[in-house]
Amino acid sequence: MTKPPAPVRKAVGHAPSSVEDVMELVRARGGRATPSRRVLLEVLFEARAHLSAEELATAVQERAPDVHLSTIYRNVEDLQKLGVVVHSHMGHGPATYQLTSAAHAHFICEDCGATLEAPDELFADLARTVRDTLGFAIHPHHFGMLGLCARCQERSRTSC
Amino acid sequence: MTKPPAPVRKAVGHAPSSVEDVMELVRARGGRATPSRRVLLEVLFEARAHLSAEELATAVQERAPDVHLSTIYRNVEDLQKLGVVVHSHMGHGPATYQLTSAAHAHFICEDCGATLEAPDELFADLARTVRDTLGFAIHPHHFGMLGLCARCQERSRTSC
DNA sequence: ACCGCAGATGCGAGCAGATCGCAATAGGTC
DNA sequence: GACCTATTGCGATCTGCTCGCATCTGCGGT
Repeated sequence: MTKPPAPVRKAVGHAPSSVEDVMELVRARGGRATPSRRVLLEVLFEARAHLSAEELATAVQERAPDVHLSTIYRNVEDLQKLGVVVHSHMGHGPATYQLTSAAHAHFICEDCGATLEAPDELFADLARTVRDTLGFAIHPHHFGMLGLCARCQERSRTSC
Repeated sequence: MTKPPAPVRKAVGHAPSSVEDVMELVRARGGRATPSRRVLLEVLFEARAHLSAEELATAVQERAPDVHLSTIYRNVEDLQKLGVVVHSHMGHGPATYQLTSAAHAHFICEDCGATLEAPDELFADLARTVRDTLGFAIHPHHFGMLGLCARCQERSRTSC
């Protein structure tokens, strides 16, 4: 393990940009830099798609076969407390986890399950209105918004 | 059971306005007018709040003690297929069921669980934009939108 | 280099919410 | 009234997730 001496960066804030940054943050909060944690973070940093806990476990186990699913759950929870990770609920089915820096809102088709990624600006007007009228601060990432994708709207129109 | 002769109304459409209307619709689709179904509908028509399956079961069992939870699940599912009932997911926790005519969107506080009811107009702009840009038809009732209520925003501000 | 302790882990049990299989029951049409 | 099939009660099962506990290990102190 020839590892560069990891220059002391402080004030990483809430957007650590590498696995080692996060490990440093973990240690700064009294946590420990364990292999499972490191591998989990590697998977999260490399992830292209939205991964459920089960999928994360499978990916992690390719590199560290003994990591248990419950360890994944405990680690993503810890990382959420550090602000490094967030989870989203994509309709029915398991939650998915991603780096906070990669988070965004989703539209999910009730019929075919397709997910569309949504730029946050889409929600800006709604967020402002809701804040002004109800005092409520929406978190559009947390739960995907359901509905019907174009294809399934078409299909349900023609099949009736 | 002295029951009025139930004047034949047809074309009830998707907004039946009484228990007997719905029972008629059920029969028209080959279903049967069972006591559990009737009591469940009574509960739904009288409901002021959002009721989970468990809560529906408890309420139904006050009038018909032997109705099983799984019967509630099966009946709400059937009634959803008829378009009479819809369910909503209010953050974590069980789904809630209500008459389609009483459905609306929700904002749910992640901290305290408070739910705010939202007029559909709030989503009109978003719905139009999403339809025009992504071809996606949002169903804002299906999943509540999470965030922080005014009180909990205040509390998290002062406690830091 | 070693100790010691608190944090982390593996593993299985347990939990909540929801669904399913099956035998028994009961609407409602004839 | 008989028959067919929808519906029901009941428990088993499933999924997604959390927890308890004995064991292990990172890492700060010496």
